[in-house]
Amino acid sequence: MADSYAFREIEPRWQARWEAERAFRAANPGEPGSAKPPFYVLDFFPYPSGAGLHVGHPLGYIASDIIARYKRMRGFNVLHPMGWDAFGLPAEQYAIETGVHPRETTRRNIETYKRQLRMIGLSYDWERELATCDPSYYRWTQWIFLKIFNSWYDPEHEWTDAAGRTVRGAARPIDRLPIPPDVRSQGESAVRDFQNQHRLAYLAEVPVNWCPALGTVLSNEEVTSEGRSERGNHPVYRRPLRQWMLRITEYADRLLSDLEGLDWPEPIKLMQRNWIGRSEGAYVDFPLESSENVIRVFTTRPDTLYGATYMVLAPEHRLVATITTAEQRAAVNAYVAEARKRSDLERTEVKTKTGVFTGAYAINPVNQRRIPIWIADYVLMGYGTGSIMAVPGSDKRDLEFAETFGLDVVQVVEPPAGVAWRGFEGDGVAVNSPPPGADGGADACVLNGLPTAEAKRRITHWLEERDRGEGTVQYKLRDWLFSRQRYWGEPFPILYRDDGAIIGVDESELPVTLPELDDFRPHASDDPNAEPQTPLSRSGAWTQVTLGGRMHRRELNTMPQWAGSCWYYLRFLDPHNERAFVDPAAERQWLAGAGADGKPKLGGVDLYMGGAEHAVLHLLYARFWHKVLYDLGHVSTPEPFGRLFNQGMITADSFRDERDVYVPAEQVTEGPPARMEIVQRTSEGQSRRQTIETTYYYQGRPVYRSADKMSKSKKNVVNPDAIIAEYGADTLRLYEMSMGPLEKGKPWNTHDIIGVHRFLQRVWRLVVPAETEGTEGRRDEVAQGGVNPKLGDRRDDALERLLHKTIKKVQGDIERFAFNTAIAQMIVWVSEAQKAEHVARDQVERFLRLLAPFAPHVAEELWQRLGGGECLARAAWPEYDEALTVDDSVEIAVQVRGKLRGRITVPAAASDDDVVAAARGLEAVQREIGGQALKRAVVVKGRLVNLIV
RNA sequence: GGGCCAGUAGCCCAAUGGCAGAGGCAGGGGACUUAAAAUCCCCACAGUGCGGGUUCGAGUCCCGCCUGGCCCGCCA
Repeated sequence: MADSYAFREIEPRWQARWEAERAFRAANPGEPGSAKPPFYVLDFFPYPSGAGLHVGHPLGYIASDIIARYKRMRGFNVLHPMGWDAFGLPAEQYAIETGVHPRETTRRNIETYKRQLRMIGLSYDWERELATCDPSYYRWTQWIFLKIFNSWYDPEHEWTDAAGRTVRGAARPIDRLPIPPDVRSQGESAVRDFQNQHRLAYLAEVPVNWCPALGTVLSNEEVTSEGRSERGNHPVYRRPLRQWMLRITEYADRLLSDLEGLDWPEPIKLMQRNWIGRSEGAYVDFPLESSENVIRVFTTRPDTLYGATYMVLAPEHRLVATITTAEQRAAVNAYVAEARKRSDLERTEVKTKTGVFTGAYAINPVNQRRIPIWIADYVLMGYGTGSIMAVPGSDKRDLEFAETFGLDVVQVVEPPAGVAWRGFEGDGVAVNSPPPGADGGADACVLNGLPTAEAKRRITHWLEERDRGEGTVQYKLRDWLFSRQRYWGEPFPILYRDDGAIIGVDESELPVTLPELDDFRPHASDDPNAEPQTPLSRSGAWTQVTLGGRMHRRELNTMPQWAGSCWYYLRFLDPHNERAFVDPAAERQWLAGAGADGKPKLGGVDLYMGGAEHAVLHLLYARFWHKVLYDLGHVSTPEPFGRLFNQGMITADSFRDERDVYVPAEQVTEGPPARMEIVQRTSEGQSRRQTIETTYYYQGRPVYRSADKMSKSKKNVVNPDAIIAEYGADTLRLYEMSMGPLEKGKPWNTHDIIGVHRFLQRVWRLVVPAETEGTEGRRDEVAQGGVNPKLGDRRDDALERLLHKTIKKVQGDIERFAFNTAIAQMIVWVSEAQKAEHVARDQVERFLRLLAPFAPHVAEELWQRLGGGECLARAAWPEYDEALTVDDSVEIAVQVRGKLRGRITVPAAASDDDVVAAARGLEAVQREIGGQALKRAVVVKGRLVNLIV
């Protein structure tokens, strides 16, 4: 790269200058610049891991930076902040291994990340930087938790929201919860219990993945399919633990319906809808044969009730113990014990259905038939009522179970012609309901002949009239398990008084700071029943507080990593406020943005850029917190993120040897074709032999290639520092944007970088002629007289027209996030400018303004050399003249019967008749149609003419 | 098993239903050079994964397959 322009000197210099001039400062209410229209561009903030950034990480950051810089040039007051999702497990894990405090590890990692991000020239307002592990930040995380804790959800409350819609249900302060007289009469502690049962943050015994060896609860993702811990491969047990839960399920309907008005990628909305999992159906009560109890089931197909030939309870169902007969008790107990040990994940792995008969029977409420009650782990305690009516005729899972255990299968739905009825799950027509010849009596519910939807309505109504069931809506969404047995997280602002009362820490006492610890290890044990001891339980005096003369114990769990990221976009609006989590005026200025066209004005961040990996949980949790804050009047918009954009993932070639082991990608060489036999493990855990061809070698042995996500473990990571050292940040930015559509996944290819680097080099040459350029250290001399003598006042007309086209194209492409095609167009202009005899200085200046959002350093440098005054970062976006973007004459294609026969050049304004006449004049056309009359002529203005004879 | 997205030149990718090529990499030739690098100029290369359909006209729309990527996971 000997002859490259001096990016190593230019880039850091401009980064320093931008910072010195506070070029990217966003103006809050009352500050200079706040009168401009606001625009909030936000990146998903990163967890600063020890490995630093690889080139896949900044893809979205570069794209959002282009938008931020472009919007500034278009006259917007742009808020573009960056911060750190800094609580989390890896730092704690590292602390356990090395003894280095997570605070220290985190500080170092943030430093590395920040250095790397600055090197890329991202236009963040660093004065708004924040880290979720900072007490000044988590003070307000705790404050928000207290707001949630001190609220209940009133499903009846009707109100009008900021978008003008009538909404039913809202979070309200807990002291507004009506206390029933019979509760009040039982005294203060009964009232307290009643309130605690209704709070949006509540304690509950819930089954969790408990790993005694690690001394902690694990998320489902941290448990392998073998039911062991991902880290360390220790056994994991299901056990109930008392945990903090957040009542997100109350918001299921609003979280679902407000998706409509958001400008988000449709697949992400779909994933959220699926996660919320709304399904309409009915509860049906099945009386037990031999007791007063009923078993309530949820079904989406009440119309198939006549086909229910048995019932299944989840092994954990509370009635299992009471209904099981003596003969079946041993088998049932064994099955329950076995099921308890297996994780949800493991249960789904099993391909054949298992289960045990309880010996008990229930009565089908529509036809009084006696049906057996089984338990099986294909029924999950966590969904619906934890029990089902099994209709093997209309449900594949039930059918499989029925066939395994020889249970009755009857048809109750007639499918469309040509489809087999056994296990048919779609809509059809009800049959055998009641079965022919059955004596249903006068009270029977007759469904025969009804289409499925109508049959559902009829039977639900029938059940409701007789008090044997009711229509209802179920959600897959579960309440949010909010405690973790970890150290490096936010402490709960919660105290337990000696009489058992749960007390929120007074707001004036916040933050509850993390106590210092030397030993971060959880309390490990071999005993699956050992009580968990969290790291905080070892923090001595910290664990107890005396208030008003009474002893209080502190909550010893910490919050999950999601907590800090649930509201950071709000703190960026007013990051140094010590009196409030955000100033209301600042909140309104930045978030009250417009709704998408024709949609309710839900507000929120104008552009939220990030990968699809957080499509469900982070976005759902943040939306939930936002809605609670909204209900309580702390924010002014129903939604936090108005527009979302997911950048695609950058993959990179990775290489594996014959054992399927990854080898370092940068040491792989190409060679002659060779065959190699590999053993691959399939998802089912089987291995498969395969012979493949390859041309890649590692240390002389053949290896094979695949495209993978960049990661240390796949040994295919490319470090941006190295790319910047060799080509500069502007080249890295340009390359990542030119790779392809932002939203698509695409492979990294270091060889291709040289292309955009050459482009920047040509831009440089347009302004700075080679013969006047000094070495890197002699910049000042160059600045004096070193402007390309070709640049003057004379404009080349064609070049001017091309410039207007280019401005239009680049502008339009930025607006639609098509940065790759914008760059291609800029390359075209520079190539033409290079060929042109005369280029006007102002033409280059306008071009540099186009280039500035993409390659800001080189654009600034050349702008300054051309005598530009203020920073280009604050210059205005160039205008284009529509009239100059269209050509006077156009070449159009001539087709005969859809086949290309020639081309003609006509004035752009030519009439259709003239075009047809000109086309008919072509010799090739004459030959084709001779004197035949035209049946039809299709003229597409400026494109083609198609003659049909 | 279900859902979403994508398959265009050796590679990465363009193309409001309208001439398959904007741009880049790699390749070939040439200019410059003592030579090389860098730079510049020129050239070649596919008929759009497969099979149907709609249309004056399909890479683009519809149906069915194949391949790849991502997400979901017995949700009653």
